[in-house]
Amino acid sequence: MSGTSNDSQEQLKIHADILAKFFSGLSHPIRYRIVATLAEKEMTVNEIVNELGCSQSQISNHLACLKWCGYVSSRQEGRSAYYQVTDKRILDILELAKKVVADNAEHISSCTRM
Amino acid sequence: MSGTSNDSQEQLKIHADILAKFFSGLSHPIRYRIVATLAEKEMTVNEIVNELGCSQSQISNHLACLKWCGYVSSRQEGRSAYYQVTDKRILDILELAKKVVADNAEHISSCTRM
DNA sequence: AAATTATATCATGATATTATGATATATGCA
DNA sequence: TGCATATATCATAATATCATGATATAATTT
Repeated sequence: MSGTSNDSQEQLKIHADILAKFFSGLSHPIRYRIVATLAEKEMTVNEIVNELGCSQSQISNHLACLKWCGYVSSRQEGRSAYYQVTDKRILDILELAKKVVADNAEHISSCTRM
Repeated sequence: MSGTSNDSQEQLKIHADILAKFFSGLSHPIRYRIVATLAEKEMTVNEIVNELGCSQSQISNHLACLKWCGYVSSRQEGRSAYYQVTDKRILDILELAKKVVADNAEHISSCTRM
């Protein structure tokens, strides 16, 4: 007996957790801003802190998330950590999302269930 | 005197809330599965309930989120509500994300800070 | 070595999101 | 009209996420 119900749905279910987690990487304003800012050029933690005006702790914590999810990677240079966007396609996702959102921005921001 | 600090960062800050909220639309496994399932064809709430094996309340609630954020739209037919993906570009985002994720799926799922 | 700078980590309280079960609404049918 | 079906909404308890401040680590400078 193979798959009682729906095999493709089974597959989807397995991927869904990971994909949803991936998207939750961009689901926080500060994390989104970090990625969008790093789109331009790589930066140290301190530079990001100054650029975004958030606490060092906040930035480091969110960077940790983003690194886990593969959005950014870092290289150590002296006592500074330089972060950059890992994969150019991530910026494509951001661009696409901006276009889709453009039409119903007001609608989205008024959503209370999320 | 124009913008004391960074104007582009100001702009980014404004958009970030909306974009982050947009992405949080896909940041829940059930919502992700709904969108991915509707990618194939439009469906009624009941059909989604059966397909995903979740409660009607759960599905309706998540559909409400997705509708707010413009991911899906619905049309009423008799006493059924048919839902479909609003914008084809949303599916492009899903496809892109799948590709980016493919490389570091294990990494993502082990992330504990999110 | 001691002090400084840059970053990471962690505990905890505050806040936001989610699941659940109950209930409401609206349509179609007997 | 009364009942069944399909969907939406809501209150609340459970859970997850986040901000904050404190502390740890590690490299550099004095």
